Amino acid sequence: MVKMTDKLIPDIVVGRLPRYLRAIQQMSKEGFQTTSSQVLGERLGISAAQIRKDLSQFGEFGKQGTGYPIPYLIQQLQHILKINRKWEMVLVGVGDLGHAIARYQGFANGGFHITMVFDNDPKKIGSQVGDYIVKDIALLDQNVRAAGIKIAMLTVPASEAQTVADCLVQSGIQSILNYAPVTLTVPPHVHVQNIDPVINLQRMTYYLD
Amino acid sequence: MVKMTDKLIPDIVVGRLPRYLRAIQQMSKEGFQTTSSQVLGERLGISAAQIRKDLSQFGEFGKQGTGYPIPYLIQQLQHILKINRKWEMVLVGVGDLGHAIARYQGFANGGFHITMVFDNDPKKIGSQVGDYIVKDIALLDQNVRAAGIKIAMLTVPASEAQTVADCLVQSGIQSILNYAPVTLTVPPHVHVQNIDPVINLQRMTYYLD
DNA sequence: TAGATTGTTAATCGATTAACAATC
DNA sequence: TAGATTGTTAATCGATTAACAATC
Repeated sequence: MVKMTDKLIPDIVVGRLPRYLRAIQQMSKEGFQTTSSQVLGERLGISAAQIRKDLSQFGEFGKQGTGYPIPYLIQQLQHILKINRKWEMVLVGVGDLGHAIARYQGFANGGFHITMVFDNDPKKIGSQVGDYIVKDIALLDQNVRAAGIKIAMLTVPASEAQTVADCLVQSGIQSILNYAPVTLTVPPHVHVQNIDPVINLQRMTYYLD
Repeated sequence: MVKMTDKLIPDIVVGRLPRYLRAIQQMSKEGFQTTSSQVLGERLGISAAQIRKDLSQFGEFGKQGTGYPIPYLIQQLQHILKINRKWEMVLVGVGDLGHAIARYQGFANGGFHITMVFDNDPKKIGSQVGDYIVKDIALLDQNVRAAGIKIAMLTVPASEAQTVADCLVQSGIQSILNYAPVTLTVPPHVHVQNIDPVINLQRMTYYLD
């Protein structure tokens, strides 16, 4: 049955979809043609019921008795997550981490591509990092706006992160992957995801002794 | 009143504590002596009621009328998270990302320190990365065991991550911060946290158009 | 057909919020 | 004292799980 209305999907469900996609892409690489909520659940440490419930929010992708066809499910998940296209991104901040990200090969098959790289350090502007020539951050607004880029990765020092984020929002950026260890303040239409290893580590030490 | 019993704290509560700590450390740096659940909540985008409830699971840190004394709350949170000591860590995998992490200055005031760095590439073994000489991964087990290290950061290629993780577990590691885009399988006593930018990005594209 | 597995409902479980007495 | 804010309880809200008819 075709879904006619756009139900509101809980954010926590959306957050699991990329993990489902990653797992079935892995299974595809291993040569499997179909999978089941049970098998997927075991691989991901998630209950089979939850996987079925999550997927059923978006459509009926499986068959009773045989499970889910992998190529079809990959295609559907990519469609749902809107990664059945290539998203252009900008990277701001070319320290060690920005350098590593600029050279990371893993974005391409996730649906992403870094288009431009910026920094404010005159010593870095004009230099080559990976396949990119570092641009002056003063040119960020006009470049991002002209290219209609929606996604930014932020790898500047914590002290500059909010200022640069403001500038990104001003330029039309709607999604920020923030590597700086600060809580960014942005308008409601802008989505922020944080990557902060210290937070992850501190969460684990609670369970150590 | 002193807590006599160790209640079981939900993992989701533990996961918020490092963010509370980060926020009040920031306030401390800004010169504040006290804060309230209200102010903290506004900074973090979390309800005041939730912050009070979370903190009250561990003790009574505040005063009616005046809120929470910042230095005391910092101290208490560090104690709860067991980061009132310095945790030694190993880093495995010296690609671009491992390189960036080895040189990252942000671990120290989070309560962490990288003790050793490993790789299996003969061209890298013996070379200097940050303050470290890269060691042969074949020596990982004896080194980690001898030093009693409990925490590892994993920055090897996806194809090798599970094998190296097995090796880490074997060596006595109990917490793994995994940067490889795979779901690791580990025994129940080992905690894993994943950092995977593509997952974060795919979660945000759902909301773009 | 017989066995397997979906999609979905209802029940359970857990987390968040609202409200307020206590009290600084 | 009067105002502010905690710690905690009860109410609400949302997420997960169990169960099973439908059906491949």
